Amino acid sequence: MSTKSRVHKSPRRKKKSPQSSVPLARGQKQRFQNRLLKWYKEHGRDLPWRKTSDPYHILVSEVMLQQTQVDRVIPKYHEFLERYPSFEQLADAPVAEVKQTWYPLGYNIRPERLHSIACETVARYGGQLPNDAEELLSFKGIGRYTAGAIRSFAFNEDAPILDTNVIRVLHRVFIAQGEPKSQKAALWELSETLIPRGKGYDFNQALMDFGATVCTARDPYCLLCPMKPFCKTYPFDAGK
DNA sequence: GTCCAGTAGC
DNA sequence: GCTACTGGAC
Repeated sequence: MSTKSRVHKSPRRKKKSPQSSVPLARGQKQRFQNRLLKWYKEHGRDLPWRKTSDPYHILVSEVMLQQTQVDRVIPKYHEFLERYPSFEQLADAPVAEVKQTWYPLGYNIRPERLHSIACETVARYGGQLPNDAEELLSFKGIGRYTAGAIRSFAFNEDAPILDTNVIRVLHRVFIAQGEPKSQKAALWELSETLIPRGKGYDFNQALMDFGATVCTARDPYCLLCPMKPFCKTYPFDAGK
Protein backbone atom coordinates (compact mmCIF):
# COMPACT_ATOMS: atom_id res chain seq x y z
CA MET A 1 0.00 0.00 0.00
CA SER A 2 1.40 3.34 -1.05
CA THR A 3 2.05 5.81 1.66
CA LYS A 4 1.33 8.55 -0.81
CA SER A 5 -2.12 7.44 -1.82
CA ARG A 6 -3.62 10.75 -0.78
CA VAL A 7 -1.11 13.00 -2.42
CA HIS A 8 -3.29 13.92 -5.40
CA LYS A 9 -6.37 14.69 -3.44
CA SER A 10 -7.26 18.32 -3.26
CA PRO A 11 -7.38 19.71 0.24
CA ARG A 12 -10.80 18.87 1.59
CA ARG A 13 -12.94 20.84 3.89
CA LYS A 14 -13.69 18.99 7.03
CA LYS A 15 -16.42 16.52 6.21
CA LYS A 16 -19.86 17.65 7.15
CA SER A 17 -20.75 15.85 10.30
CA PRO A 18 -24.09 17.15 11.44
CA GLN A 19 -23.79 16.26 15.10
CA SER A 20 -20.14 15.71 15.66
CA SER A 21 -18.81 19.22 15.78
CA VAL A 22 -19.92 22.17 17.84
CA PRO A 23 -19.00 25.65 16.67
CA LEU A 24 -17.41 27.68 19.45
CA ALA A 25 -17.75 31.44 19.49
CA ARG A 26 -14.47 33.32 19.75
CA GLY A 27 -13.05 33.21 23.24
CA GLN A 28 -15.87 31.06 24.50
CA LYS A 29 -13.65 28.08 25.06
CA GLN A 30 -11.05 29.97 27.06
CA ARG A 31 -13.63 31.79 29.08
CA PHE A 32 -15.32 28.53 29.97
CA GLN A 33 -12.00 26.93 30.94
CA ASN A 34 -10.85 29.85 33.05
CA ARG A 35 -14.14 30.35 34.79
CA LEU A 36 -14.64 26.68 35.48
CA LEU A 37 -11.17 26.25 36.98
CA LYS A 38 -11.55 29.37 39.08
CA TRP A 39 -14.97 28.24 40.28
CA TYR A 40 -13.52 24.85 41.17
CA LYS A 41 -10.72 26.36 43.25
CA GLU A 42 -13.28 28.23 45.29
CA HIS A 43 -16.16 25.77 45.43
CA GLY A 44 -14.88 22.32 44.52
CA ARG A 45 -15.90 19.52 46.87
CA ASP A 46 -13.41 17.82 49.10
CA LEU A 47 -13.91 14.15 48.28
CA PRO A 48 -11.86 11.21 49.59
CA TRP A 49 -10.83 9.97 46.14
CA ARG A 50 -9.35 13.39 45.40
CA LYS A 51 -6.67 12.83 47.98
CA THR A 52 -5.14 9.97 46.01
CA SER A 53 -3.97 9.11 42.54
CA ASP A 54 -3.66 5.41 43.28
CA PRO A 55 -5.29 3.79 40.23
CA TYR A 56 -6.84 1.10 42.40
CA HIS A 57 -8.49 3.63 44.69
CA ILE A 58 -9.69 5.66 41.73
CA LEU A 59 -11.12 2.55 40.09
CA VAL A 60 -13.01 1.54 43.22
CA SER A 61 -14.47 5.02 43.60
CA GLU A 62 -15.49 5.28 39.97
CA VAL A 63 -17.19 1.90 39.88
CA MET A 64 -19.06 2.79 43.06
CA LEU A 65 -20.03 6.15 41.63
CA GLN A 66 -21.33 4.68 38.38
CA GLN A 67 -24.90 4.55 39.63
CA THR A 68 -24.67 5.63 43.21
CA GLN A 69 -24.60 9.04 44.77
CA VAL A 70 -21.58 10.51 46.46
CA ASP A 71 -23.04 10.51 49.96
CA ARG A 72 -23.75 6.81 49.90
CA VAL A 73 -20.41 5.98 48.30
CA ILE A 74 -18.13 7.75 50.80
CA PRO A 75 -18.50 5.40 53.81
CA LYS A 76 -18.44 2.29 51.63
CA TYR A 77 -15.37 3.51 49.79
CA HIS A 78 -13.45 3.64 53.08
CA GLU A 79 -14.77 0.32 54.28
CA PHE A 80 -14.03 -1.42 51.00
CA LEU A 81 -10.45 -0.15 50.82
CA GLU A 82 -9.80 -1.06 54.41
CA ARG A 83 -10.91 -4.59 53.70
CA TYR A 84 -9.25 -4.85 50.29
CA PRO A 85 -6.30 -2.46 50.28
CA SER A 86 -4.89 -3.56 46.92
CA PHE A 87 -5.66 -5.31 43.67
CA GLU A 88 -3.92 -8.40 45.04
CA GLN A 89 -6.05 -8.55 48.16
CA LEU A 90 -9.24 -7.97 46.24
CA ALA A 91 -8.28 -10.62 43.70
CA ASP A 92 -7.60 -13.10 46.48
CA ALA A 93 -10.97 -12.59 48.16
CA PRO A 94 -13.95 -14.81 47.34
CA VAL A 95 -16.46 -13.03 45.09
CA ALA A 96 -19.28 -13.83 47.49
CA GLU A 97 -17.48 -11.98 50.27
CA VAL A 98 -16.76 -9.02 47.99
CA LYS A 99 -20.45 -8.83 47.17
CA GLN A 100 -21.29 -8.84 50.86
CA THR A 101 -18.86 -6.04 51.50
CA TRP A 102 -20.49 -4.16 48.66
CA TYR A 103 -23.92 -4.35 50.24
CA PRO A 104 -26.10 -2.24 50.21
CA LEU A 105 -24.85 -0.23 47.23
CA GLY A 106 -26.89 -2.26 44.78
CA TYR A 107 -26.32 -3.11 41.12
CA ASN A 108 -24.47 -6.16 42.34
CA ILE A 109 -22.91 -6.95 39.03
CA ARG A 110 -20.50 -4.13 39.88
CA PRO A 111 -18.59 -5.91 42.68
CA GLU A 112 -18.34 -9.01 40.48
CA ARG A 113 -16.85 -6.98 37.71
CA LEU A 114 -14.57 -5.08 40.06
CA HIS A 115 -13.29 -8.38 41.38
CA SER A 116 -12.70 -9.69 37.88
CA ILE A 117 -10.85 -6.49 36.97
CA ALA A 118 -8.62 -7.05 40.01
CA CYS A 119 -7.94 -10.67 38.99
CA GLU A 120 -7.07 -9.69 35.47
CA THR A 121 -4.93 -6.78 36.58
CA VAL A 122 -2.92 -9.09 38.80
CA ALA A 123 -2.74 -11.91 36.28
CA ARG A 124 -2.09 -9.97 33.10
CA TYR A 125 -0.69 -6.61 34.11
CA GLY A 126 1.46 -7.43 37.12
CA GLY A 127 -0.94 -5.68 39.48
CA GLN A 128 -0.70 -2.37 37.61
CA LEU A 129 -3.83 -1.03 35.96
CA PRO A 130 -3.02 -0.07 32.37
CA ASN A 131 -3.41 3.58 31.37
CA ASP A 132 -4.20 2.83 27.75
CA ALA A 133 -7.79 3.54 26.68
CA GLU A 134 -8.16 0.41 24.57
CA GLU A 135 -6.86 -1.82 27.32
CA LEU A 136 -9.05 -0.19 29.95
CA LEU A 137 -12.11 -0.60 27.72
CA SER A 138 -11.36 -4.29 27.33
CA PHE A 139 -12.26 -4.90 30.99
CA LYS A 140 -15.89 -5.79 31.65
CA GLY A 141 -17.20 -3.02 33.84
CA ILE A 142 -15.06 -0.23 32.40
CA GLY A 143 -16.87 1.72 29.72
CA ARG A 144 -15.94 4.92 27.98
CA TYR A 145 -16.75 7.19 30.90
CA THR A 146 -14.85 5.16 33.48
CA ALA A 147 -11.86 4.76 31.16
CA GLY A 148 -11.67 8.54 30.79
CA ALA A 149 -12.06 9.03 34.52
CA ILE A 150 -9.22 6.60 35.26
CA ARG A 151 -6.94 8.11 32.65
CA SER A 152 -7.48 11.65 33.88
CA PHE A 153 -7.81 11.05 37.63
CA ALA A 154 -5.28 8.27 38.13
CA PHE A 155 -2.81 8.90 35.30
CA ASN A 156 -3.18 12.62 34.91
CA GLU A 157 -3.87 12.45 31.20
CA ASP A 158 -5.98 14.94 29.28
CA ALA A 159 -8.63 12.31 28.56
CA PRO A 160 -12.26 13.33 28.12
CA ILE A 161 -15.15 12.16 30.25
CA LEU A 162 -18.87 12.23 29.53
CA ASP A 163 -21.44 11.28 32.12
CA THR A 164 -24.91 12.70 32.55
CA ASN A 165 -23.58 15.68 34.50
CA VAL A 166 -21.16 16.57 31.76
CA ILE A 167 -23.75 15.95 29.04
CA ARG A 168 -26.09 18.38 30.74
CA VAL A 169 -23.50 21.09 31.39
CA LEU A 170 -21.94 21.09 27.94
CA HIS A 171 -25.27 20.84 26.16
CA ARG A 172 -26.68 23.78 28.10
CA VAL A 173 -23.67 26.04 27.76
CA PHE A 174 -22.62 25.30 24.19
CA ILE A 175 -25.55 23.81 22.28
CA ALA A 176 -28.97 24.36 23.82
CA GLN A 177 -30.82 22.66 20.98
CA GLY A 178 -32.25 19.21 20.49
CA GLU A 179 -31.96 16.24 22.80
CA PRO A 180 -28.71 16.12 24.79
CA LYS A 181 -28.56 12.33 24.80
CA SER A 182 -28.84 12.09 21.03
CA GLN A 183 -25.74 14.25 20.63
CA LYS A 184 -23.18 12.20 22.44
CA ALA A 185 -20.69 12.18 19.58
CA ALA A 186 -20.59 15.97 19.50
CA LEU A 187 -20.47 16.16 23.28
CA TRP A 188 -17.56 13.71 23.55
CA GLU A 189 -15.69 15.81 21.05
CA LEU A 190 -16.52 18.96 22.97
CA SER A 191 -15.45 17.37 26.25
CA GLU A 192 -12.12 16.58 24.64
CA THR A 193 -11.45 19.90 22.95
CA LEU A 194 -12.32 21.91 26.04
CA ILE A 195 -9.64 20.34 28.27
CA PRO A 196 -6.84 22.86 28.84
CA ARG A 197 -3.56 21.14 28.02
CA GLY A 198 -2.09 19.45 31.06
CA LYS A 199 -5.10 20.18 33.24
CA GLY A 200 -7.32 17.21 32.54
CA TYR A 201 -7.49 16.22 36.17
CA ASP A 202 -8.72 19.53 37.58
CA PHE A 203 -10.85 20.36 34.58
CA ASN A 204 -12.72 17.05 34.65
CA GLN A 205 -13.21 17.15 38.41
CA ALA A 206 -14.46 20.68 38.04
CA LEU A 207 -16.94 19.72 35.32
CA MET A 208 -18.43 17.03 37.52
CA ASP A 209 -18.69 19.25 40.58
CA PHE A 210 -20.16 22.06 38.58
CA GLY A 211 -22.84 19.80 37.14
CA ALA A 212 -23.59 18.30 40.53
CA THR A 213 -23.87 21.54 42.46
CA VAL A 214 -24.60 24.49 40.11
CA CYS A 215 -25.79 23.29 36.72
CA THR A 216 -28.13 20.79 38.33
CA ALA A 217 -30.72 18.78 36.45
CA ARG A 218 -33.64 20.45 38.19
CA ASP A 219 -33.63 24.07 39.20
CA PRO A 220 -30.05 24.98 38.31
CA TYR A 221 -28.47 27.83 40.27
CA CYS A 222 -28.12 30.16 37.32
CA LEU A 223 -27.78 33.23 39.47
CA LEU A 224 -24.57 31.86 40.97
CA CYS A 225 -23.25 30.60 37.67
CA PRO A 226 -20.05 32.08 36.27
CA MET A 227 -21.04 30.95 32.76
CA LYS A 228 -24.17 33.01 32.48
CA PRO A 229 -22.66 35.73 30.26
CA PHE A 230 -22.16 33.21 27.45
CA CYS A 231 -24.34 30.22 28.36
CA LYS A 232 -26.67 29.35 25.51
CA THR A 233 -29.35 28.26 27.91
CA TYR A 234 -29.27 31.19 30.32
CA PRO A 235 -31.71 32.15 31.66
CA PHE A 236 -32.91 28.64 32.27
CA ASP A 237 -36.66 28.37 32.16
CA ALA A 238 -37.86 25.57 34.36
CA GLY A 239 -41.28 25.69 32.78
CA LYS A 240 -40.05 24.64 29.36
C1' DG B 1 -45.72 6.21 40.87
C1' DT B 2 -42.00 8.32 37.69
C1' DC B 3 -37.53 9.49 36.56
C1' DC B 4 -32.76 8.80 36.59
C1' DA B 5 -28.01 6.58 36.58
C1' DG B 6 -22.91 3.68 33.24
C1' DT B 7 -22.31 -0.64 31.23
C1' DA B 8 -23.17 -4.68 28.57
C1' DG B 9 -25.63 -6.87 25.38
C1' DC B 10 -28.76 -7.01 21.98
C1' DG C 1 -31.57 2.60 19.66
C1' DC C 2 -33.40 -0.03 23.65
C1' DT C 3 -33.28 -2.65 28.12
C1' DA C 4 -31.87 -4.79 32.63
C1' DC C 5 -29.67 -3.97 36.60
C1' DT C 6 -31.05 -1.48 41.86
C1' DG C 7 -32.09 2.11 44.81
C1' DG C 8 -32.87 7.08 45.84
C1' DA C 9 -35.06 11.60 44.94
C1' DC C 10 -39.01 13.78 44.25
